[in-house]
Amino acid sequence: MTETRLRFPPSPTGYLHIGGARTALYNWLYAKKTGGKLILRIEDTDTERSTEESIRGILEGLEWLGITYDEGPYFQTDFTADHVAAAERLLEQGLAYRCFCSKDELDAKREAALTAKQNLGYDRTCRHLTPEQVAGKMAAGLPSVVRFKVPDRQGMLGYDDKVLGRIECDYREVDDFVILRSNGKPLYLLCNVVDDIRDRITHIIRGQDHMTNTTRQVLLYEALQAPLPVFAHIPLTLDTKKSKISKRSHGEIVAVHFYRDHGFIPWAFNNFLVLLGWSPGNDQEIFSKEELIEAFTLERINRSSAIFNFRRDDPKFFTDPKAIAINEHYLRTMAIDELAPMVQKELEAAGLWDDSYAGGRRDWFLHTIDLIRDRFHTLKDFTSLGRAYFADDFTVEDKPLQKNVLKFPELTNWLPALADRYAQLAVFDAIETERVSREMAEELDIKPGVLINAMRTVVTGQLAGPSMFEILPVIGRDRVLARIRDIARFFPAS
RNA sequence: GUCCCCAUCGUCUAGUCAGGUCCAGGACACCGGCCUUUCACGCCGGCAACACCGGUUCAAAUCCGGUUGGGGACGCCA
Repeated sequence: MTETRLRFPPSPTGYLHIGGARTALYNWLYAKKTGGKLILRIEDTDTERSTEESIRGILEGLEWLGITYDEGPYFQTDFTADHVAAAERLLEQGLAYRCFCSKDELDAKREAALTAKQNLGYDRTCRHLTPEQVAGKMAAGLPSVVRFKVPDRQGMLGYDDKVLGRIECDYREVDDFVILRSNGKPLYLLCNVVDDIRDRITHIIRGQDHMTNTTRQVLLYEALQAPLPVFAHIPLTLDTKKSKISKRSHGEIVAVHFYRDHGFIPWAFNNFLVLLGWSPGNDQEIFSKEELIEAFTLERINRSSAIFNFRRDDPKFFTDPKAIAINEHYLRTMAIDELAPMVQKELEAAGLWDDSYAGGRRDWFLHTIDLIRDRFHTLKDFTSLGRAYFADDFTVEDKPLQKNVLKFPELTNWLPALADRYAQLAVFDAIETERVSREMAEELDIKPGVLINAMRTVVTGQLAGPSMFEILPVIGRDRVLARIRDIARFFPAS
């Protein structure tokens, strides 16, 4: 039994987007499941478009997701000699040929075919040049590319796909594709196969947009006399208008770093991504890493494409609602000491972190984030909606201010009076603060909610939150008293 | 234009390979109710889909054919 070897080969022409991330995830899962290896290969043969920054972005994206690789990153350009050697070998064996058609000619033909609604493929003009003709053109210094010579065969060319089943097409449908540019540089179709052979890749999991590439690459494996790996073409992720997701047309919303920067929990995002095109066959949707590796199979990958249901400019659903829901689930159910470091990062970035939260006040810190996480949606909420727990310069939202404070001008007397009673308390805990609040409400003959909601507003700045009496001890007596005594500042001076 | 792939609630999907247990199950979203000091917390309930037409069969979401629709590919990009 040979080891399974998978690869993730991004081209560094932009950031890592969710389609690529999902492909990486599927490869990673399968490698883990089979006890195999995942190889990262940067396919940078398009030197025009490849950038250093993009490579960094891809690496960071994978690291954030927790998708680890066992080998690499390899760089495709480091193996140019291999690629060229393979092309030359094919040329010598008569499995490829030189083509002298100029780019302009080809473009013109393609253009003409397109407008005439004719077939687009290469017309094989140079396929039957005699060795003398080739030599002559070479001697004349004419530039040429090397094309693969698609065999003239009857019957169908095909392969068995792990998710799609048997894929076939007629040999005549396949163009003589270019494997070497006129500048001598090899092209994707060839490089990719040569590298996969060298890296002993056993399984290729990639998007369905590669299906026609696979058909042609099957020919290359044969010509290079290498065994065919297992192919699994996973469905594409489409946008809400059903077109392929791309960096160019969708921007940040499809970038992995967008989710990192919007407070997603990495594993929660993986959990969301895996469900976009795969399901375990039962009702389970939340998986630990171990559970997912165990449950994942190629056979259960969907055949039809999935829509990434993102929204834009919606304060509540700024991306696919299901992604947010899964993130919320993890946010409120994960072990608090696993969550703590993530919250710490957020607080640090917002300048709200205090080292004592990791020392003497660690219990307070853990208890606090445990208390407030139930109503949060992303890690960002700890520093926005939850700012009042960590700082005094929080914003009091207008809605609760109108509804819970400004409607009751007498609160300017009531709350400071309540503060005085709180100051007298022997213990400042949930039971005592509640008792005193209710007592006072009864004396004043008002609903307890008036005092409680007013407190919620001036103490947390928010309309909603955990039980107010759980909150008070967490914020601490001193800060609570200061905040409720200062209620008059919300009323216009009279 | 050619080739390839796909087709179940708004979205992600289960069910299709081994036809009956499916007047189609779950999740998210939405709507309603409950809880309550509040809430985009929690709990309960509801709405909502087999693209269409034929065929096979006692029986079809499931098998076959066609239609329509969608997607992908057709580069000296990857």
